[in-house]
Amino acid sequence: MAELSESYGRIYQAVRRIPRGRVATYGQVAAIAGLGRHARLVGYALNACDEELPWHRVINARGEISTRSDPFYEELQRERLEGEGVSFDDRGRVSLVRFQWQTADPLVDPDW
DNA sequence: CGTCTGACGATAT
DNA sequence: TATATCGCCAGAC
Repeated sequence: MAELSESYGRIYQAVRRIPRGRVATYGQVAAIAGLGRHARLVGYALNACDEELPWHRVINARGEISTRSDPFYEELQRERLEGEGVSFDDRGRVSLVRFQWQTADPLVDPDW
């Protein structure tokens, strides 16, 4: 990727920190990237990221894989997560309690 | 420079 | 639980 904005760079950095087998929400990534509540911006950034980034570990606040224009990537994301041991329930949702990446920031993880 | 369009999320109803 | 509204940013036209 060429020269992206500073914000995008911070977002990509945060995403790279998500451990294998864990997930993070868009809002969580935004917070870690120091962008406050710009969860939406994270989605836009990931839409323009490259394959090196573990973008599949980012899901929405409800534990679901966000819908996008190309359904192919929704499947790919789920397959990758399951491949890392992340399980989905009947409704296609991940248990954030079990799989959400626990950071040291109390602002980011209400529980635990 | 104005508009539109997205991988979101909190809040209100 | 479902729908609506609003805030917020970048890139394409």
